[in-house]
Amino acid sequence: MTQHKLSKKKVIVGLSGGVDSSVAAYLLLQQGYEVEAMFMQNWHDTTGTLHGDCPWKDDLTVAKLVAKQLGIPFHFIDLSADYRKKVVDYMFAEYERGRTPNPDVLCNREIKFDVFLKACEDLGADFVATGHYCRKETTTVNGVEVHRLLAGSDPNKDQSYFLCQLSQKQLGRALFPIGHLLKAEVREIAAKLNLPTADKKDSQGICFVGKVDLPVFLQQQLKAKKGDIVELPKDYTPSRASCHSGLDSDWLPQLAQPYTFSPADGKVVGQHNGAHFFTVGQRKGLGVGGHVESLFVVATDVESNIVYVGEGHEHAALNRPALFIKKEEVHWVRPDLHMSAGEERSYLVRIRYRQPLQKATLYCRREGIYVVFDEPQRGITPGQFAAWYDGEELLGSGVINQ
RNA sequence: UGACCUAUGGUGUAAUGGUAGCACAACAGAUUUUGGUUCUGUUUGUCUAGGUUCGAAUCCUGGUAGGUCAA
Repeated sequence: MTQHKLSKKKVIVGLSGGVDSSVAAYLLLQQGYEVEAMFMQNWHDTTGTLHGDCPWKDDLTVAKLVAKQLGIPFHFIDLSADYRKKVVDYMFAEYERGRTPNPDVLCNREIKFDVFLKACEDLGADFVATGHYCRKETTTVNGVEVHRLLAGSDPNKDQSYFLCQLSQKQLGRALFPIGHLLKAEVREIAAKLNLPTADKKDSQGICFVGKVDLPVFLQQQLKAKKGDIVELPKDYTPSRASCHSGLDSDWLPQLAQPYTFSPADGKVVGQHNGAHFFTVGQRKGLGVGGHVESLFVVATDVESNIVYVGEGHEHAALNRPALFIKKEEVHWVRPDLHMSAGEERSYLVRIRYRQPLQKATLYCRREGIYVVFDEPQRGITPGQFAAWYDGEELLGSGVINQ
Protein backbone atom coordinates (compact mmCIF):
# COMPACT_ATOMS: atom_id res chain seq x y z
CA MET A 1 0.00 0.00 0.00
CA THR A 2 1.26 3.39 0.89
CA GLN A 3 3.56 1.93 3.50
CA HIS A 4 6.90 2.86 1.98
CA LYS A 5 10.08 2.46 3.87
CA LEU A 6 9.71 5.12 6.49
CA SER A 7 12.84 4.55 8.45
CA LYS A 8 13.00 5.92 11.95
CA LYS A 9 9.23 5.91 12.39
CA LYS A 10 8.48 4.08 15.61
CA VAL A 11 5.69 1.53 15.82
CA ILE A 12 4.47 -0.35 18.82
CA VAL A 13 2.67 -3.52 17.95
CA GLY A 14 0.11 -5.00 20.27
CA LEU A 15 1.51 -8.48 20.67
CA SER A 16 -1.21 -10.80 21.84
CA GLY A 17 0.62 -14.07 21.76
CA GLY A 18 -1.15 -15.15 18.58
CA VAL A 19 0.09 -15.68 15.04
CA ASP A 20 -1.38 -12.59 13.51
CA SER A 21 0.28 -10.00 15.70
CA SER A 22 3.55 -11.94 15.63
CA VAL A 23 3.69 -11.83 11.87
CA ALA A 24 2.56 -8.21 11.93
CA ALA A 25 5.58 -7.35 14.06
CA TYR A 26 7.88 -9.18 11.70
CA LEU A 27 6.46 -7.43 8.63
CA LEU A 28 6.91 -4.04 10.27
CA LEU A 29 10.57 -4.83 10.81
CA GLN A 30 10.82 -5.80 7.16
CA GLN A 31 9.34 -2.47 6.21
CA GLY A 32 12.05 -0.65 8.12
CA TYR A 33 10.14 0.63 11.10
CA GLU A 34 11.59 0.83 14.53
CA VAL A 35 9.43 -1.80 16.20
CA GLU A 36 8.60 -2.49 19.80
CA ALA A 37 6.04 -4.81 21.30
CA MET A 38 3.52 -4.30 24.05
CA PHE A 39 1.36 -6.95 25.63
CA MET A 40 -1.80 -5.74 27.26
CA GLN A 41 -3.52 -7.56 30.01
CA ASN A 42 -7.17 -6.65 30.16
CA TRP A 43 -8.70 -9.39 32.18
CA HIS A 44 -7.62 -11.69 34.95
CA ASP A 45 -10.90 -12.91 36.29
CA THR A 46 -11.68 -16.48 35.27
CA THR A 47 -15.28 -16.57 36.42
CA GLY A 48 -17.29 -18.38 33.82
CA THR A 49 -14.25 -18.97 31.66
CA LEU A 50 -14.41 -22.30 29.90
CA HIS A 51 -10.94 -23.30 28.80
CA GLY A 52 -7.88 -23.19 30.95
CA ASP A 53 -7.47 -21.29 34.13
CA CYS A 54 -5.16 -18.50 33.12
CA PRO A 55 -4.88 -18.40 29.36
CA TRP A 56 -3.40 -14.93 29.35
CA LYS A 57 -0.29 -16.12 31.18
CA ASP A 58 0.50 -18.52 28.38
CA ASP A 59 -0.14 -15.77 25.88
CA LEU A 60 2.21 -13.49 27.75
CA THR A 61 4.94 -16.11 27.74
CA VAL A 62 4.54 -16.71 24.03
CA ALA A 63 4.46 -13.00 23.27
CA LYS A 64 7.73 -12.54 25.14
CA LEU A 65 9.27 -15.39 23.17
CA VAL A 66 8.18 -13.84 19.90
CA ALA A 67 9.59 -10.44 20.85
CA LYS A 68 12.84 -12.04 21.88
CA GLN A 69 13.10 -13.98 18.65
CA LEU A 70 12.41 -10.88 16.59
CA GLY A 71 14.82 -8.93 18.72
CA ILE A 72 12.42 -6.17 19.67
CA PRO A 73 11.89 -4.50 23.06
CA PHE A 74 8.96 -5.88 25.02
CA HIS A 75 6.55 -3.94 27.22
CA PHE A 76 3.70 -5.05 29.42
CA ILE A 77 0.69 -3.00 30.41
CA ASP A 78 -2.23 -3.81 32.64
CA LEU A 79 -5.43 -2.20 31.39
CA SER A 80 -7.85 -4.36 33.35
CA ALA A 81 -9.41 -1.44 35.15
CA ASP A 82 -10.12 0.41 31.91
CA TYR A 83 -11.36 -2.71 30.21
CA ARG A 84 -13.75 -3.47 33.00
CA LYS A 85 -15.07 0.03 33.08
CA LYS A 86 -15.38 0.65 29.37
CA VAL A 87 -16.14 -2.76 27.95
CA VAL A 88 -17.43 -5.13 30.60
CA ASP A 89 -19.64 -2.63 32.36
CA TYR A 90 -21.08 -1.64 29.01
CA MET A 91 -21.82 -5.29 28.31
CA PHE A 92 -23.71 -5.75 31.54
CA ALA A 93 -25.60 -2.53 31.03
CA GLU A 94 -26.68 -3.47 27.54
CA TYR A 95 -27.78 -6.96 28.46
CA GLU A 96 -29.70 -5.54 31.36
CA ARG A 97 -31.61 -3.34 28.92
CA GLY A 98 -32.41 -6.39 26.85
CA ARG A 99 -29.97 -5.51 24.08
CA THR A 100 -27.08 -7.53 22.73
CA PRO A 101 -23.81 -5.61 22.93
CA ASN A 102 -20.71 -6.12 20.85
CA PRO A 103 -17.85 -5.90 23.32
CA ASP A 104 -15.11 -6.31 20.74
CA VAL A 105 -16.16 -3.27 18.77
CA LEU A 106 -16.00 -1.30 22.01
CA CYS A 107 -12.69 -2.88 22.92
CA ASN A 108 -11.11 -1.52 19.76
CA ARG A 109 -12.61 1.93 20.13
CA GLU A 110 -12.04 2.32 23.86
CA ILE A 111 -9.03 0.19 24.65
CA LYS A 112 -6.74 -0.79 21.80
CA PHE A 113 -7.06 2.47 19.92
CA ASP A 114 -7.54 4.70 22.91
CA VAL A 115 -5.98 3.80 26.23
CA PHE A 116 -3.45 1.47 24.69
CA LEU A 117 -2.71 3.90 21.89
CA LYS A 118 -2.04 6.66 24.39
CA ALA A 119 0.30 4.42 26.34
CA CYS A 120 2.18 3.76 23.13
CA GLU A 121 2.41 7.45 22.36
CA ASP A 122 3.84 7.97 25.83
CA LEU A 123 6.59 5.59 24.79
CA GLY A 124 7.26 7.72 21.76
CA ALA A 125 5.42 5.68 19.17
CA ASP A 126 4.28 7.23 15.93
CA PHE A 127 1.97 4.34 15.18
CA VAL A 128 0.21 1.45 16.80
CA ALA A 129 -0.06 -1.80 14.90
CA THR A 130 -2.37 -4.75 15.41
CA GLY A 131 -2.92 -8.12 13.80
CA HIS A 132 -6.33 -7.21 12.42
CA TYR A 133 -7.36 -8.45 9.01
CA CYS A 134 -8.17 -5.10 7.49
CA ARG A 135 -6.36 -2.42 5.53
CA LYS A 136 -5.83 1.29 5.79
CA GLU A 137 -5.27 3.57 2.87
CA THR A 138 -4.36 7.21 3.28
CA THR A 139 -5.24 9.64 0.55
CA THR A 140 -5.92 13.31 0.19
CA VAL A 141 -9.35 14.75 -0.37
CA ASN A 142 -9.55 18.47 -1.08
CA GLY A 143 -6.13 18.94 0.39
CA VAL A 144 -7.03 17.13 3.58
CA GLU A 145 -5.49 13.82 4.56
CA VAL A 146 -8.13 11.10 4.75
CA HIS A 147 -7.74 7.59 6.09
CA ARG A 148 -9.83 4.87 4.52
CA LEU A 149 -10.68 1.70 6.39
CA LEU A 150 -10.74 -1.19 3.94
CA ALA A 151 -11.79 -4.79 4.30
CA GLY A 152 -9.04 -7.35 4.80
CA SER A 153 -7.99 -9.14 1.61
CA ASP A 154 -8.87 -12.51 3.08
CA PRO A 155 -12.62 -12.56 2.54
CA ASN A 156 -12.97 -15.21 5.17
CA LYS A 157 -11.15 -13.29 7.89
CA ASP A 158 -12.07 -9.68 7.22
CA GLN A 159 -12.23 -7.93 10.57
CA SER A 160 -12.97 -4.40 9.46
CA TYR A 161 -16.37 -4.73 11.12
CA PHE A 162 -14.75 -4.77 14.54
CA LEU A 163 -13.08 -1.44 13.76
CA CYS A 164 -16.26 0.22 12.56
CA GLN A 165 -16.25 2.72 15.41
CA LEU A 166 -12.77 4.13 14.87
CA SER A 167 -12.29 7.81 14.19
CA GLN A 168 -10.01 9.45 11.65
CA LYS A 169 -7.68 10.37 14.47
CA GLN A 170 -7.46 6.79 15.67
CA LEU A 171 -7.07 5.42 12.16
CA GLY A 172 -4.34 7.92 11.51
CA ARG A 173 -2.22 6.26 14.16
CA ALA A 174 -3.07 2.70 13.17
CA LEU A 175 -1.17 0.21 11.05
CA PHE A 176 -2.54 -3.14 9.93
CA PRO A 177 0.47 -4.98 8.53
CA ILE A 178 -1.27 -8.26 7.68
CA GLY A 179 -4.45 -6.87 6.15
CA HIS A 180 -3.37 -7.61 2.60
CA LEU A 181 -2.55 -11.25 3.39
CA LEU A 182 -4.57 -14.41 3.58
CA LYS A 183 -4.64 -16.28 6.85
CA ALA A 184 -2.82 -19.16 5.19
CA GLU A 185 -0.07 -16.80 4.09
CA VAL A 186 0.30 -15.43 7.59
CA ARG A 187 0.65 -18.93 8.97
CA GLU A 188 3.17 -19.73 6.24
CA ILE A 189 5.32 -16.75 7.18
CA ALA A 190 5.14 -17.72 10.84
CA ALA A 191 6.11 -21.26 9.99
CA LYS A 192 9.06 -20.14 7.85
CA LEU A 193 10.33 -17.99 10.69
CA ASN A 194 9.72 -20.76 13.14
CA LEU A 195 7.71 -18.47 15.35
CA PRO A 196 6.29 -20.20 18.43
CA THR A 197 2.86 -18.97 17.39
CA ALA A 198 2.94 -20.60 13.97
CA ASP A 199 0.56 -23.40 14.86
CA LYS A 200 -1.32 -21.68 17.60
CA LYS A 201 -5.04 -21.96 17.35
CA ASP A 202 -6.92 -18.78 16.56
CA SER A 203 -8.44 -17.12 19.55
CA GLN A 204 -12.17 -17.03 19.93
CA GLY A 205 -14.71 -15.53 22.23
CA ILE A 206 -14.73 -12.09 23.71
CA CYS A 207 -11.26 -10.79 23.10
CA PHE A 208 -9.20 -10.83 26.29
CA VAL A 209 -11.90 -12.47 28.30
CA GLY A 210 -11.86 -15.60 26.20
CA LYS A 211 -14.44 -18.25 25.61
CA VAL A 212 -17.04 -17.95 28.31
CA ASP A 213 -20.34 -19.49 29.18
CA LEU A 214 -22.22 -16.28 28.68
CA PRO A 215 -25.19 -16.90 30.96
CA VAL A 216 -22.80 -17.86 33.75
CA PHE A 217 -20.65 -14.81 33.05
CA LEU A 218 -23.64 -12.49 33.01
CA GLN A 219 -25.03 -13.90 36.22
CA GLN A 220 -22.23 -12.19 38.06
CA GLN A 221 -24.30 -9.06 37.65
CA LEU A 222 -27.68 -10.03 36.30
CA LYS A 223 -29.83 -12.23 38.44
CA ALA A 224 -31.74 -15.17 37.04
CA LYS A 225 -35.47 -14.68 36.90
CA LYS A 226 -37.90 -17.30 35.65
CA GLY A 227 -40.31 -16.27 32.95
CA ASP A 228 -42.42 -17.62 30.12
CA ILE A 229 -41.34 -18.65 26.66
CA VAL A 230 -44.17 -17.74 24.33
CA GLU A 231 -44.34 -19.36 20.91
CA LEU A 232 -45.91 -17.39 18.11
CA PRO A 233 -47.86 -19.66 15.74
CA LYS A 234 -46.20 -20.62 12.50
CA ASP A 235 -48.61 -18.67 10.37
CA TYR A 236 -48.39 -15.66 12.63
CA THR A 237 -48.40 -12.41 10.73
CA PRO A 238 -46.61 -9.68 12.60
CA SER A 239 -48.55 -6.51 12.84
CA ARG A 240 -47.51 -2.97 13.39
CA ALA A 241 -49.31 0.23 13.11
CA SER A 242 -50.74 0.00 9.62
CA CYS A 243 -48.18 0.53 6.91
CA HIS A 244 -49.43 2.73 4.13
CA SER A 245 -48.24 2.06 0.67
CA GLY A 246 -47.96 5.70 -0.17
CA LEU A 247 -45.07 8.01 0.49
CA ASP A 248 -46.52 9.74 3.49
CA SER A 249 -43.85 11.20 5.69
CA ASP A 250 -43.73 8.49 8.32
CA TRP A 251 -43.47 5.35 6.24
CA LEU A 252 -39.82 4.98 7.26
CA PRO A 253 -40.37 4.88 11.02
CA GLN A 254 -43.14 2.40 10.45
CA LEU A 255 -41.04 0.17 8.26
CA ALA A 256 -38.21 0.15 10.79
CA GLN A 257 -40.42 -0.31 13.78
CA PRO A 258 -39.90 -3.63 15.53
CA TYR A 259 -42.87 -5.92 15.73
CA THR A 260 -44.56 -5.84 19.08
CA PHE A 261 -45.96 -8.94 20.67
CA SER A 262 -48.15 -9.80 23.57
CA PRO A 263 -48.58 -13.12 25.36
CA ALA A 264 -52.01 -13.35 23.76
CA ASP A 265 -50.37 -13.72 20.34
CA GLY A 266 -49.07 -17.18 21.16
CA LYS A 267 -48.94 -19.89 23.75
CA VAL A 268 -46.57 -20.62 26.61
CA VAL A 269 -44.30 -23.50 25.64
CA GLY A 270 -41.70 -23.33 28.37
CA GLN A 271 -39.79 -21.38 30.95
CA HIS A 272 -36.53 -19.45 30.82
CA ASN A 273 -34.19 -18.05 33.44
CA GLY A 274 -34.23 -14.42 32.41
CA ALA A 275 -35.17 -12.70 29.18
CA HIS A 276 -31.97 -10.65 29.22
CA PHE A 277 -29.88 -13.79 28.72
CA PHE A 278 -31.38 -14.29 25.27
CA THR A 279 -30.77 -12.58 21.99
CA VAL A 280 -32.80 -12.30 18.81
CA GLY A 281 -32.13 -15.15 16.41
CA GLN A 282 -30.89 -17.44 19.13
CA ARG A 283 -31.69 -21.12 18.80
CA LYS A 284 -29.82 -22.94 21.53
CA GLY A 285 -30.66 -22.86 25.20
CA LEU A 286 -34.43 -22.64 25.03
CA GLY A 287 -34.87 -26.26 26.05
CA VAL A 288 -38.16 -26.55 24.22
CA GLY A 289 -38.51 -29.57 21.95
CA GLY A 290 -41.21 -31.34 20.05
CA HIS A 291 -41.17 -29.17 16.96
CA VAL A 292 -40.46 -30.10 13.38
CA GLU A 293 -38.08 -27.19 12.94
CA SER A 294 -36.03 -25.43 15.59
CA LEU A 295 -37.41 -22.61 17.63
CA PHE A 296 -35.65 -19.27 17.35
CA VAL A 297 -35.88 -16.28 19.63
CA VAL A 298 -37.89 -13.66 17.80
CA ALA A 299 -37.95 -10.99 20.49
CA THR A 300 -37.31 -10.53 24.14
CA ASP A 301 -39.28 -8.33 26.49
CA VAL A 302 -37.20 -7.48 29.51
CA GLU A 303 -39.98 -5.52 31.14
CA SER A 304 -42.42 -8.40 31.36
CA ASN A 305 -39.60 -10.99 31.25
CA ILE A 306 -41.00 -12.84 28.25
CA VAL A 307 -39.05 -14.53 25.48
CA TYR A 308 -40.98 -14.79 22.21
CA VAL A 309 -40.04 -17.62 19.88
CA GLY A 310 -41.08 -18.82 16.45
CA GLU A 311 -40.56 -22.08 14.61
CA GLY A 312 -38.11 -22.15 11.72
CA HIS A 313 -35.77 -19.72 9.98
CA GLU A 314 -38.51 -18.36 7.83
CA HIS A 315 -40.85 -17.34 10.62
CA ALA A 316 -42.33 -14.01 9.61
CA ALA A 317 -41.61 -12.40 12.95
CA LEU A 318 -37.89 -13.12 12.65
CA ASN A 319 -37.38 -11.25 9.41
CA ARG A 320 -37.56 -7.49 9.08
CA PRO A 321 -37.08 -5.10 6.21
CA ALA A 322 -35.44 -2.19 7.98
CA LEU A 323 -33.68 -0.93 11.08
CA PHE A 324 -33.12 2.40 12.79
CA ILE A 325 -30.04 4.05 14.25
CA LYS A 326 -30.36 7.07 16.49
CA LYS A 327 -28.63 10.22 15.38
CA GLU A 328 -26.37 10.26 18.46
CA GLU A 329 -25.26 6.74 17.70
CA VAL A 330 -24.32 7.25 14.08
CA HIS A 331 -20.59 7.24 13.51
CA TRP A 332 -18.80 8.14 10.31
CA VAL A 333 -15.36 6.66 9.83
CA ARG A 334 -15.33 9.05 6.89
CA PRO A 335 -16.84 12.25 8.28
CA ASP A 336 -16.23 13.92 4.92
CA LEU A 337 -18.83 11.58 3.44
CA HIS A 338 -21.46 11.94 6.14
CA MET A 339 -25.11 12.20 5.19
CA SER A 340 -27.38 15.08 6.03
CA ALA A 341 -31.05 14.97 6.93
CA GLY A 342 -33.09 14.30 3.83
CA GLU A 343 -30.35 12.46 1.97
CA GLU A 344 -30.56 8.87 0.85
CA ARG A 345 -27.84 6.58 -0.49
CA SER A 346 -27.35 2.98 -1.49
CA TYR A 347 -24.69 1.10 0.41
CA LEU A 348 -23.68 -2.39 1.39
CA VAL A 349 -24.48 -3.14 5.00
CA ARG A 350 -23.75 -5.87 7.49
CA ILE A 351 -25.44 -6.16 10.85
CA ARG A 352 -23.11 -8.69 12.45
CA TYR A 353 -19.56 -9.94 12.12
CA ARG A 354 -18.96 -12.12 9.06
CA GLN A 355 -22.38 -11.52 7.59
CA PRO A 356 -22.18 -11.21 3.79
CA LEU A 357 -22.74 -7.60 2.81
CA GLN A 358 -26.36 -6.78 2.07
CA LYS A 359 -27.70 -4.23 -0.38
CA ALA A 360 -29.57 -1.49 1.40
CA THR A 361 -30.64 2.11 1.18
CA LEU A 362 -29.78 4.51 3.96
CA TYR A 363 -32.22 7.32 4.63
CA CYS A 364 -30.86 10.10 6.76
CA ARG A 365 -33.48 11.90 8.81
CA ARG A 366 -33.42 14.43 11.57
CA GLU A 367 -33.78 11.71 14.21
CA GLY A 368 -31.23 9.33 12.76
CA ILE A 369 -30.60 6.91 9.93
CA TYR A 370 -33.03 4.33 8.60
CA VAL A 371 -31.50 1.37 6.82
CA VAL A 372 -33.90 -0.31 4.42
CA PHE A 373 -32.66 -3.61 3.02
CA ASP A 374 -33.36 -4.95 -0.44
CA GLU A 375 -34.00 -8.33 1.16
CA PRO A 376 -35.54 -8.72 4.63
CA GLN A 377 -32.93 -9.48 7.27
CA ARG A 378 -33.09 -12.28 9.76
CA GLY A 379 -32.44 -11.40 13.36
CA ILE A 380 -32.00 -7.66 13.40
CA THR A 381 -30.61 -7.28 16.90
CA PRO A 382 -30.71 -4.09 18.96
CA GLY A 383 -27.31 -3.37 20.46
CA GLN A 384 -25.33 -4.80 17.58
CA PHE A 385 -23.59 -2.52 15.13
CA ALA A 386 -24.71 -1.96 11.58
CA ALA A 387 -21.75 -1.04 9.39
CA TRP A 388 -22.08 0.34 5.89
CA TYR A 389 -19.58 -0.12 3.12
CA ASP A 390 -18.97 1.38 -0.28
CA GLY A 391 -17.36 -1.57 -1.98
CA GLU A 392 -14.57 -2.65 0.29
CA GLU A 393 -14.40 0.58 2.26
CA LEU A 394 -16.17 0.83 5.59
CA LEU A 395 -17.67 4.32 5.72
CA GLY A 396 -19.62 4.34 8.92
CA SER A 397 -21.55 2.46 11.52
CA GLY A 398 -24.06 2.79 14.30
CA VAL A 399 -25.76 0.93 17.09
CA ILE A 400 -28.95 -0.73 15.99
CA ASN A 401 -31.62 0.91 18.06
CA GLN A 402 -34.56 -1.09 16.81
C1' U B 1 -70.34 -42.69 39.27
C1' G B 2 -72.17 -45.18 32.89
C1' A B 3 -69.71 -45.58 27.83
C1' C B 4 -65.59 -44.80 24.65
C1' C B 5 -60.50 -43.42 23.28
C1' U B 6 -55.33 -43.01 24.26
C1' A B 7 -50.62 -44.32 26.92
C1' U B 8 -43.50 -45.14 22.85
C1' G B 9 -36.56 -41.64 25.10
C1' G B 10 -36.88 -34.54 28.03
C1' U B 11 -40.87 -33.09 24.07
C1' G B 12 -43.79 -34.28 19.40
C1' U B 13 -44.36 -38.53 16.67
C1' A B 14 -43.29 -43.56 13.39
C1' A B 15 -43.04 -48.91 13.31
C1' U B 16 -48.53 -55.77 7.96
C1' G B 17 -46.50 -59.78 15.67
C1' G B 18 -40.34 -60.40 13.79
C1' U B 19 -33.53 -56.51 15.68
C1' A B 20 -37.96 -49.61 18.15
C1' G B 21 -36.95 -45.06 13.53
C1' C B 22 -37.43 -39.61 12.74
C1' A B 23 -37.73 -34.48 14.32
C1' C B 24 -37.00 -31.05 18.21
C1' A B 25 -34.38 -30.57 22.82
C1' A B 26 -29.85 -31.81 25.56
C1' C B 27 -24.63 -32.89 25.30
C1' A B 28 -19.85 -32.97 22.60
C1' G B 29 -16.65 -31.48 18.61
C1' A B 30 -15.79 -28.16 14.24
C1' U B 31 -16.47 -23.06 12.39
C1' U B 32 -16.35 -17.87 14.50
C1' U B 33 -11.64 -12.35 18.11
C1' U B 34 -19.29 -10.10 20.16
C1' G B 35 -24.04 -12.33 21.16
C1' G B 36 -25.81 -15.54 17.85
C1' U B 37 -25.82 -18.53 13.49
C1' U B 38 -24.12 -22.92 10.70
C1' C B 39 -21.91 -28.03 10.27
C1' U B 40 -20.78 -32.94 12.33
C1' G B 41 -21.36 -36.57 16.03
C1' U B 42 -23.40 -38.81 20.71
C1' U B 43 -26.77 -40.13 24.67
C1' U B 44 -31.57 -41.46 26.47
C1' G B 45 -37.75 -44.87 25.28
C1' U B 46 -42.26 -49.05 24.35
C1' C B 47 -47.06 -46.72 31.79
C1' U B 48 -47.66 -51.25 35.23
C1' A B 49 -48.91 -56.63 36.37
C1' G B 50 -50.18 -60.98 34.16
C1' G B 51 -51.53 -63.95 29.70
C1' U B 52 -51.55 -65.81 24.26
C1' U B 53 -47.24 -66.78 20.84
C1' C B 54 -41.12 -69.63 18.60
C1' G B 55 -41.38 -64.29 18.99
C1' A B 56 -45.45 -58.68 21.54
C1' A B 57 -44.81 -51.49 21.26
C1' U B 58 -48.33 -54.11 18.35
C1' C B 59 -53.26 -59.37 20.44
C1' C B 60 -56.13 -60.52 25.41
C1' U B 61 -57.21 -59.39 30.89
C1' G B 62 -56.63 -56.45 35.39
C1' G B 63 -54.42 -51.96 37.32
C1' U B 64 -52.82 -46.82 36.93
C1' A B 65 -52.92 -42.06 34.33
C1' G B 66 -54.86 -38.58 30.85
C1' G B 67 -58.70 -37.26 27.54
C1' U B 68 -63.70 -37.45 24.99
C1' C B 69 -68.90 -38.32 25.14
C1' A B 70 -72.69 -39.01 28.72
C1' A B 71 -77.22 -35.41 33.11
